[in-house]
Amino acid sequence: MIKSNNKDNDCNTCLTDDCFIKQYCDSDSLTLLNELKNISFYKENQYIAYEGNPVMGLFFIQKGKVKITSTGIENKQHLVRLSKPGGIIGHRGLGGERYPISAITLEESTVCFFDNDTIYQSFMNNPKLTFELMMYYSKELRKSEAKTKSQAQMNVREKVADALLSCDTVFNNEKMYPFQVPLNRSNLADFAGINTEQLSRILSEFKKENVISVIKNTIVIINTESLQSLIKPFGTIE
Amino acid sequence: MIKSNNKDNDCNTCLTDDCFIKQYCDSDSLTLLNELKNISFYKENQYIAYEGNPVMGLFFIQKGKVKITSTGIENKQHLVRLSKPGGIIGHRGLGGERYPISAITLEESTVCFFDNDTIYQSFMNNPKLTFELMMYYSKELRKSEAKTKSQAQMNVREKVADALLSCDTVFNNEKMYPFQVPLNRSNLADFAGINTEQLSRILSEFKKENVISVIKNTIVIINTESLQSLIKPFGTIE
DNA sequence: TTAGTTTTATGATTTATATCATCATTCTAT
DNA sequence: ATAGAATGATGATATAAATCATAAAACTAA
Repeated sequence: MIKSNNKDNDCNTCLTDDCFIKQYCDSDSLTLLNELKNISFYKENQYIAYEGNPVMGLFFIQKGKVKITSTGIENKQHLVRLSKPGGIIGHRGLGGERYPISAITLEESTVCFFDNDTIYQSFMNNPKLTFELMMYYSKELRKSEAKTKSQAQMNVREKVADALLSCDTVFNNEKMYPFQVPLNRSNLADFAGINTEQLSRILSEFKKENVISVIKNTIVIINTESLQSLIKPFGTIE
Repeated sequence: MIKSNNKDNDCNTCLTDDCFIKQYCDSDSLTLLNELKNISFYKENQYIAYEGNPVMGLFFIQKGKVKITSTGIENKQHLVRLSKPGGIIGHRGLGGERYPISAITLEESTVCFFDNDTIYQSFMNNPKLTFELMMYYSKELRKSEAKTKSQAQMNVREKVADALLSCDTVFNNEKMYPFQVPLNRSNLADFAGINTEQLSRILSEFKKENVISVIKNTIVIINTESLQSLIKPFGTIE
């Protein structure tokens, strides 16, 4: 990992429009934050944050794809969620405890970091930022609770379809198909909450049913409708 | 349900010290909010909010015990979480169109309500309130993600122990034992994410092992250590 | 108190999923 | 291009949990 305070990576010229800092800070705050931010560049499969390490601040993804994982019973890995440019990592933050999760890049990525004090000052000076971040968490919370429900009530087939759809929702911004899923079998199994053998079997079924295709080892989503149709509908809205 | 704008229920004399409004609003805001709030009184088993209904604002529990549920596949009920005085309901709906959950009282309860506009104004005028509520969300998110992991990795025995411990954490403020669990078998099964038959079996085991006792049909937690010891530890911290 | 209703408990059986074992494919480095 | 390593696929078996069926206990209202 190469650290940098590269001034060319200026918030004002940054193309990541979904960034909360850029969107919701006034220009004074933005200028200051621009000075105080720390940019890191990662290759595929590198750690942005380590589970169990002390919380130092907040990470904002500028570029790339990231998985957030957590260690479970008997060190089994659980893939908590996926994130992309505009996404925020380290959300427990600010209380100064320890990261409950690890964040690992799925491809080459760029990440901006702000330490606890800096980000706290920004919150106090930019109520809109705090409010929007609260909304972001609120949305993440709804998604997380929907996932808990899925885990409790879906069968493996539905879990796989659901995991693939989540991948598509997070990463396929342009909604272009066919879409290549940027997770290997192990990651996808951890995400779906099942084991790799079971995942393989289900994927083979999906292949036969022309719901997905596989080139080399990469899973390709053909369209979301057929995946959606594999999931029994919930009682009301999500 | 009896609605009221009873001025005797004044925020300034309210005994619910955990309330976010009371804790984090300046006195001007508090005076205004006190005017604009709407207090409702509920008996056991009444709805505070209905899943699928339009989001009107935020509920703050002043008194009582509440369960938050969500409807799943084939209308199976999922008990999302439990709440108590100081707890907030409907915050998951913030930013969304409709409540993704229902909130139902477990006993006689009192709940304060603020509509969307009122609460939004408070956020803009009280950065500390917004910040603390953001932290509340972030904590809820972490808990939710931990629960997803549990669902994915625990066996039924562990799920039951975990659900009982959660009950204790939320409701047994005084940490006094023996402690009566305010959920019936059906609620507890929905909370643990298993079915009632399985729950009965596990509870019978726990009874034999003197981890819990049962008087009439009420589950009684004798101590938390023995329950805790039934759960295989996770890799690192929660 | 008693009859009827609801809630809880438990045995028998089925089913879905995890685990174990093995083989095939794809990737990687020389 | 090839060997070895890593990743993915699939069959056989074991196991945990859900479902079905029935009984017991507790609550409710006349």
